[in-house]
Amino acid sequence: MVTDVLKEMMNAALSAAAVDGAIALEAMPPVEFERPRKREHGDWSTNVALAAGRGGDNPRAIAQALIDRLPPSDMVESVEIAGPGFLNFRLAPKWLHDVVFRASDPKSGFGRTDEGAGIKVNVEYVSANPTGPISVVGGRHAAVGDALSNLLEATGHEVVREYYVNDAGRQIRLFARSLSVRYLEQFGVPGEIPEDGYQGEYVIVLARRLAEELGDRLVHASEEERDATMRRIGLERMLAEMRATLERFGTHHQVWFLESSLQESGATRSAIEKLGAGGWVEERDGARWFLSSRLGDDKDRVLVRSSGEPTYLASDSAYLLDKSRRGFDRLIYILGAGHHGTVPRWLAAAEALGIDRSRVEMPLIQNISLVRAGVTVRASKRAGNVVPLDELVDEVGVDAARYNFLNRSLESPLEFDIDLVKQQAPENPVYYVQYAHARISSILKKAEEKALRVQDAELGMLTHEREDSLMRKLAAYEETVPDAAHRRAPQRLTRYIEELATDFSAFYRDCKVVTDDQQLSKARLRLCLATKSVLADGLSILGVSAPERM
RNA sequence: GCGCCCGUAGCUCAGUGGAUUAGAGCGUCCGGCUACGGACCGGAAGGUCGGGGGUUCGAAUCCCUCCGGGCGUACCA
Repeated sequence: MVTDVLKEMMNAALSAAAVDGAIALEAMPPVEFERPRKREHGDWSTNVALAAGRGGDNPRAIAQALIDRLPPSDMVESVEIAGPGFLNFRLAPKWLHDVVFRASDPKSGFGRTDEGAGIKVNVEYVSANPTGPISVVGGRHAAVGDALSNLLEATGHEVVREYYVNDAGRQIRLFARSLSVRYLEQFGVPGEIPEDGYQGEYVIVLARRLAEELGDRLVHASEEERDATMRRIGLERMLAEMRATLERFGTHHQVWFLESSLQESGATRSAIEKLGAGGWVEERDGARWFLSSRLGDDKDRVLVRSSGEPTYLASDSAYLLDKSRRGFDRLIYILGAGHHGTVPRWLAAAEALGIDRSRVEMPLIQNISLVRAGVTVRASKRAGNVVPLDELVDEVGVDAARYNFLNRSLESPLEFDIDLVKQQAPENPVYYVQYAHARISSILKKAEEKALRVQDAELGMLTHEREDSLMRKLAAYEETVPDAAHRRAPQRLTRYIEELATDFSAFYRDCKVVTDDQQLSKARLRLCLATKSVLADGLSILGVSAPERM
């Protein structure tokens, strides 16, 4: 990346200036390059001189001293001092030509870095209770988790996508109970859904199917046996359904981890013991408490209820240990905003178990409100009025749904206007971007018919203002991907892709690609090819398709 | 009460590890098509960055405080 080259040059200048006493430095100021908003301010700008001038020296004088000591480079055309002491760099055309060549060559690794090489990351996301269909909220989680995983892979990390299934606690029991009641109803046996049970229509649908498949043989079974069967089959069916929903949505979890497996293997018990051995557990009122308040939590938390049943926290502790044993350097849990209260206890558990808490990361995704015909639809799983992800996908399609989930920062509540997202029109950014891609495909096809070859393109031909803007935007891809990965901010990539499509459209409008001028046509084709590759690559990181025609 | 998130253009939102004149999409208004896909392009109007204080040469960005909205505050997660 160019900024690496520029930083190196700047550091060399700083050292030189420090050595010959031109500037007094207590410590080397950090060199950061950023893109100026205004083109007149050059291609790249740094404020090192201002940072170095904190001691009171004149930043502009420092800036000049640094310029005088910059090593020569064929990348840099000129450097200017601006305003209070900014250094504005103008780069040589070679820089952009290099970008276009690399961007249009799939083997160049354009937009990829290896900063994550050797780092193993576990990304756990969605992990909704297996007691109902994946909801639209789950969809946002799926889109974000998948895009973040892709971003981490693009920056060289080894990623495992994981789904944790809470199949051992109270919720699954309530679900089984609710299913039993609905099953019995099929045979005219009245019953009542337990308080906090599952009222959703889908429970009735499933019960009806089970009634057909199993007949009435469970009607006369003991309640215990009936519930156990409902639990087993219900879980199996729900998991299959959830998996199908997620696959259809284009996300794939490599690992489906069952909470029950931790209890069966004794991992939960040994995690509790390990916490106890560390002196983090205390018996109180017949329950066993984890002393999380000593590790930054507001209060202590129950690990084992007085009934003897472990809480989720006990399983979660065992799960932390399990992940750690599997060799992950980083554990990312993508959680819903409603779980923020649990974060301190998880981090406390990690620390008590000897897992450095800085290795555990818990981004919180805010809620969604669905708007249809101007009316907000609120969701609640137990009341049964969730909007299933499948329903949303039926209505707006996978691409539009994903794109809109990835359009905003995670920590921002998202208003999802179904009518708006459904529009297959250029006003809808996802189609605007896809259209740009399809249009390039069409141009390339046309060029192929004319037997134009891009290999020997002379990029010096690209001097039009639109071409220049487009090349600069392509160059920005190399910073955008790692930046989005670092910040866990897929929306940065979404924005970028949109800007790229915009710059391409302007270029397309003003610069005819396939003309009688062979040299110019080849150069422009190469630029088209580069743009197409980057659009397709960015979209694939987001999990959105890049159609050849629409 | 306490904790977390949000408050930026009419609407939906970027930008928030300070830095040169605050952005996008939609909507509104004006202009441009015998087009390699017009599902487009160009331009305009529109903002005391929730209010107030502070730190700084410089704050949408950092600190304090207040207001408004959401969520959480269980031997549920």
